[in-house]
Amino acid sequence: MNETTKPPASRTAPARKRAAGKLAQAGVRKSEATRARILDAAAEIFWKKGFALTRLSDIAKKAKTQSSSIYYYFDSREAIVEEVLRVANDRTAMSVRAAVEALPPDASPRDKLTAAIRGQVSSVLSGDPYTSAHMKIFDQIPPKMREHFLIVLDENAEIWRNIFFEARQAGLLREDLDPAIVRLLLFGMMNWSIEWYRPGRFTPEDIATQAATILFEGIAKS
Amino acid sequence: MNETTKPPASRTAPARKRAAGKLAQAGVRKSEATRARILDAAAEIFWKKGFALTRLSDIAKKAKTQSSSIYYYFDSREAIVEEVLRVANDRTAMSVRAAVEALPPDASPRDKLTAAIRGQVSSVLSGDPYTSAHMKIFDQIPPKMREHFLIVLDENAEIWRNIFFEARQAGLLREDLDPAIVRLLLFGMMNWSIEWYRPGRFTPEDIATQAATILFEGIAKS
DNA sequence: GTCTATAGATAGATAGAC
DNA sequence: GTCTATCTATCTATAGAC
Repeated sequence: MNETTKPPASRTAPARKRAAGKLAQAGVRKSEATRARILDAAAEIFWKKGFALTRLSDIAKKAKTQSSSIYYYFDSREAIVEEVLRVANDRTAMSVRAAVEALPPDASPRDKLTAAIRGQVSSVLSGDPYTSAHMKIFDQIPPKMREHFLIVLDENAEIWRNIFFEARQAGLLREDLDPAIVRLLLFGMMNWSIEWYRPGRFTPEDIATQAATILFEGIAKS
Repeated sequence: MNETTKPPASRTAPARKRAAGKLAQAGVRKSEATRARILDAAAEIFWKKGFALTRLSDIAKKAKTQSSSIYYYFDSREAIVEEVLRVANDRTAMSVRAAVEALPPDASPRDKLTAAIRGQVSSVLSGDPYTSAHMKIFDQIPPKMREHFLIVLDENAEIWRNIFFEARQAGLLREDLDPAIVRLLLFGMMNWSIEWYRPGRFTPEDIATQAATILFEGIAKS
């Protein structure tokens, strides 16, 4: 369903190796489709019920297969979560990057930061099961896995650090504010929005706009 | 250990009714102490491991008792979580209220809002096992329970709504911002801070100050 | 690739002695 | 109030037929 859902090089499910060895054209396609169905189902259920309350049987049911069949595609329950998070990270990072790169090359730091906020918020509030699941389950996963994805997240935060650095160089950032703290508080505004946002009077774009307004100018009338 | 840890009227553990009937003075005291130990232990483990990964045996071990003994004090694992969240809500609400009420009666809306932010952030980042557990496990609990506590949270948010209303009346709030959205984005800055904050270069007060600065004036040099 | 059957492990909860 | 023993349910994961 998306190039980011293809199996990582590290996959070790024995049956998968067999299928790859055969290279049966139609078989590979069906296999990939089933695998994608399982992953999509997993993302949705992780989103709705959280990590620990999600049963393989729930996933199997939604993917129209059996719990035991899942093991043909994934080594374990944790391997599924890992892939869901990997896809989610890719999508969010791509959404932010795309928003920034769509700007003209001479865009100001403020334009870039605004675009990045729009990219992040629209990813968080898109209703995409992968990114939604990511927000929901990130601090429910085993510590080992969280550490791994904190590194991935930190790599993806590079773009944010660069934008803040540029903003500071351009004199956009007050001296009494710490760029790292500001960035994390901004992440709080954006990421926590999934806890309360419901489609209705406001769109994700509205939320992004209000967050950007607060970030740059604050709530006070000037 | 705290008046907010006393049993709610709705408790139904049969053994507790018996003990209350006897009114054995020393017994009640020992009983309360053990109950508090269990609750404290639960809060800490819920904080560190999350809702679903916390075992009754973990709690029992930390509280120096047995899993089965816990059932003398609580009807179920969920009853323990419920009480931990109840205490956490009380403490945070009290922290915010206390900060605001410590101000002189003629304090400005901005002073009040700043004080409320300080109260909330200091509660979230205090390291208190109850409030920390609350932030960690709130979206890991069964939906029924979450709905219940969303109502409690909303009642506690009354003070915030009042402060924002006053601020708007006083002309402190830009017309192009929605007060409810602003309040929720502010909650994001404050509540999400537990995801990244570690004691070190900055104190919770520093974080609150930076959040308040952003909220009122934004990051841009004026 | 999918299905049935089941192993293996764990944890919440209860019974009842003391 | 606490302890030992145990029931019962549930879930991940594997084995092996088809």
